[in-house]
Amino acid sequence: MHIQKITAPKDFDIPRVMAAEPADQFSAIAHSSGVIASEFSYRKDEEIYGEGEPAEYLYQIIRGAVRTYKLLSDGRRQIGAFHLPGDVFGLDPGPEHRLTAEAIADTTVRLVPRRSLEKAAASNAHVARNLWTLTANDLRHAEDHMLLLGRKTAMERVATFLLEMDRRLAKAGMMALPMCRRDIGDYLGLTLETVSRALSQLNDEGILMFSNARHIALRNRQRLSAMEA
Amino acid sequence: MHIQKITAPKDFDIPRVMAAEPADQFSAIAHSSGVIASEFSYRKDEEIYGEGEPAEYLYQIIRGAVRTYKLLSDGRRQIGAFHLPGDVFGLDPGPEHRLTAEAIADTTVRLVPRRSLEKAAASNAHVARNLWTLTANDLRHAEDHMLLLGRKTAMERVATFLLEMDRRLAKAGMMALPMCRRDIGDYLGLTLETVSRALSQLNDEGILMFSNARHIALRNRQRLSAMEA
DNA sequence: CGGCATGTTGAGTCAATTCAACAGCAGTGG
DNA sequence: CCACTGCTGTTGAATTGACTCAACATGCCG
Repeated sequence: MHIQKITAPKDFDIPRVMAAEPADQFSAIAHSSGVIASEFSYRKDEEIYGEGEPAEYLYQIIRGAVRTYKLLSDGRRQIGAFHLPGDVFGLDPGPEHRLTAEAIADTTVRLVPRRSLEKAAASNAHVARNLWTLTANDLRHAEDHMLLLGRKTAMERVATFLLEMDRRLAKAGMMALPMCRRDIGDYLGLTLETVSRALSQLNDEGILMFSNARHIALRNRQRLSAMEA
Repeated sequence: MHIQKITAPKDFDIPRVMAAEPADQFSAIAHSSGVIASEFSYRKDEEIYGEGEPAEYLYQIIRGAVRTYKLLSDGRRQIGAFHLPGDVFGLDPGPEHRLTAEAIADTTVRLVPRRSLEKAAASNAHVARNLWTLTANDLRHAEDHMLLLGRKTAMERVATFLLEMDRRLAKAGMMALPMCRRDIGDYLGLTLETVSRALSQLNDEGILMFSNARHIALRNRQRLSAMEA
């Protein structure tokens, strides 16, 4: 972990971060609590925190991307979510992190001590409400993802993934995926080969276009939506 | 839906409900908010609320059992959770329910208007904290379940299910499952036949014993734990 | 430019599904 | 009390979607 700089509470604009809902909530929380927010950077594949470790901070991504996952004893991995610039992660109410977080690419985060947030929430209902809403957003995503993992076909999963990523990180009709095929597979409950085959098929059908393996433009969102079931 | 009786706030002991953590939280919430809690009953397979409907109440099961699920357009179903006596469900922060809730058996619930809880949470940090904790518990379960759905084998899923139900509803070493094989399959992302085959195999191996199809006693929890991976 | 990560494609396998038949049991009515 | 009936659960046989194993292609980084 590499310290880059420490920002005082008043220095709290959000550079390079989209003003999406989660970002607004994070700002609201941090402002209200008047806590000190720091910035840290992590290298590609570096662990940010591990499952079972004390949950000491709340993180917001400034630059880069993060995967959070659980492992089985034999190494099988389920990625629960990808976190992109503006997203908040690491909010595990309870003393310990329930998933491991790793940087997918070189990543910079802003972080706030949990303890200060808890304290602020005890006296400020808006802070409390925002913390609750962040957890509720994670829950909504998990509920949708359970449906995907339990009941969708491989092609439906990949279609859902593409539409999710298109919504969250497309710029000028093109998305730059930060994660490899194995990560996508471990997110969708598939193997990397199955993901690759599905993407190739969508390419063959003209539903998407590769610039290269990680740069994809959707050419027919409507047909893709019809495929997500 | 059949109204049975209305209880005043002071009449608020918890009959036939285990004093588990969620029950305590519900009591704490209801007490603090001083709201009116009502009781309702639903018949087997009756819908309690539908996905997309306004989320007007928070429910606690007094007697019976409930499944909450999402459907795909062609009828494929993913059950997100089973709710048993003492459990709280229906807490979807945001205006709408995100899953459908149905009674698995004849069921009686206590319910509290959401609006009163929201109001109470705005001025009482303990209420706010309890609502957050309830959502966080749902999230923890969903995270564990994503790992199951994405990465476990059929036998591992069934083993995990049995240990979960044993923990939550075993009395005198025996559990009385309220749900049918199809429900179990839709919870575990399997077909009902696969669930049945796995249970038969565990029976053959002496790891469990059937009294009848829905009354099961675990005979070797340790071996079962080893199987859940 | 070379070397290693990453990604694609093919062939064969297998775990779980689908389709089908039957068994068990609970509730109903004669 | 017992036969009837429908629903739930079990088991078998065949199929299949996704996986595994393998070879090769691509392209990024030093």
